[in-house]
Amino acid sequence: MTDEVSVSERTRARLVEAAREVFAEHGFQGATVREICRRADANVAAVNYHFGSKHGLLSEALNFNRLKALQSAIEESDASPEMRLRMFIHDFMLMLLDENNASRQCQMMARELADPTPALDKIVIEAIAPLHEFMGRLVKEITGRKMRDVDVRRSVYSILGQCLFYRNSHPVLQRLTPALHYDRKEIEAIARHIADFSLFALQARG
Amino acid sequence: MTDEVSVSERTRARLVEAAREVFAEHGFQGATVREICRRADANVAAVNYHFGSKHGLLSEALNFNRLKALQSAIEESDASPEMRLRMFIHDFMLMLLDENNASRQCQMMARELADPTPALDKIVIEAIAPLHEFMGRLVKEITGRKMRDVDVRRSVYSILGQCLFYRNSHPVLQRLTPALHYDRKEIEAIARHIADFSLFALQARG
DNA sequence: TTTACTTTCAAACAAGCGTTTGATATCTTG
DNA sequence: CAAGATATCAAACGCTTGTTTGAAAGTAAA
Repeated sequence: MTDEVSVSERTRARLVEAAREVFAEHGFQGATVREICRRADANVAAVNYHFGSKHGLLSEALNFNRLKALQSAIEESDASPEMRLRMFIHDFMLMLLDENNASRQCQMMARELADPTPALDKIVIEAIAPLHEFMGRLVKEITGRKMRDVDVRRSVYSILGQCLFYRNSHPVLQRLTPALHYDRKEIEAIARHIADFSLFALQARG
Repeated sequence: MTDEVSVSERTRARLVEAAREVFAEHGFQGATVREICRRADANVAAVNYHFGSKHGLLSEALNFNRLKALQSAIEESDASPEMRLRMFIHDFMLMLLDENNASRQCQMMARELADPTPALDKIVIEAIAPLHEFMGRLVKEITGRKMRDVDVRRSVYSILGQCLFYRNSHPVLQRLTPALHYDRKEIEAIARHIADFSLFALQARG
């Protein structure tokens, strides 16, 4: 008995990792248990043995640590609110678009948003609601004036909408501009554009 | 023989209409032929008899007339470019969000964007590419200065991203603010916000 | 090694999918 | 009306899906 993990635990881990890949690529409905098991080099029955069901695996694969970490790192920063918004958009876009990213949670989440499964409630409560509140505080700090709640909310939607567009509409953008490729430089240019666009809009309102 | 349509043509029409509903609600993959036929009060075999396949029905159900009409109506207007952008966003949001809307084409398109089917190429060429070009011209008119193509494109993405967010993330927004309901007044308020936000951003850049 | 328990595996299951079939009903037309 | 073309129907087909099964293999402690 060493400090190494058992072979069973390694199977579990491979399944979760493969699940994140496949769910991120095809969404929950489009992903198949067989494909996940194939990538994890496991038997078809493994998912039901270890996680009870496909939904159980989804639930396990969802993990918001990176998103929470991003959020609290920025919240503890003493940069100006404008700079903090820039940092958030930058890091958020990297999580959303970078294909070599080890953490596909954001990509999975983005797919979930359109096609709700029972897991969506968990996502909203644990990750999305706190995220919106965090961004709402940022927006209020930036405009620096009294805003109606509904206007704060819609401004947050405007920022998030711009970010998510590049992921949700990726198949379309690929066809519109075939040369498009989300390497780090491109992602950072996109993030800069969204931050500029949003800050102009927020500050001009004063 | 009267000027009335034959019973067969009426079946076809009912199938197309039901297909638009179901495709808009569940996307192509999530929609089932049986559900479409049930709503159209037709036999399961009807889809394959009249359209060859589920894909054939999707192709038939796609229709960009309303989107094109909106576009050319605005293009022929002599209002200021700012006003034309407001008009476009207003009409576009009504098409996207109004649940009693007879034309679900935009809603179907919005769903297609994330989960491409072979029909996506047709959508992009016939509807989306012209739409982006139209909006690109509008953006250039509004800023009134020389812009790099990539900046024009990203500004268009910023505007469309805000619009599509309300549709793509509707299940999430519903959970975040349960009172949310897209009646005409709410849609117009949203359109006004997006137009304000975008115009501030475009004009401040000068 | 033996015993008890856990994990893997090939195979099968039931349900749902898009599609096909061949008979039946309904139109259209001479 | 009668004949031929067209449209509808219940039923089934072949396939894929998530899940279950019972035997085989692996693991751990006495």
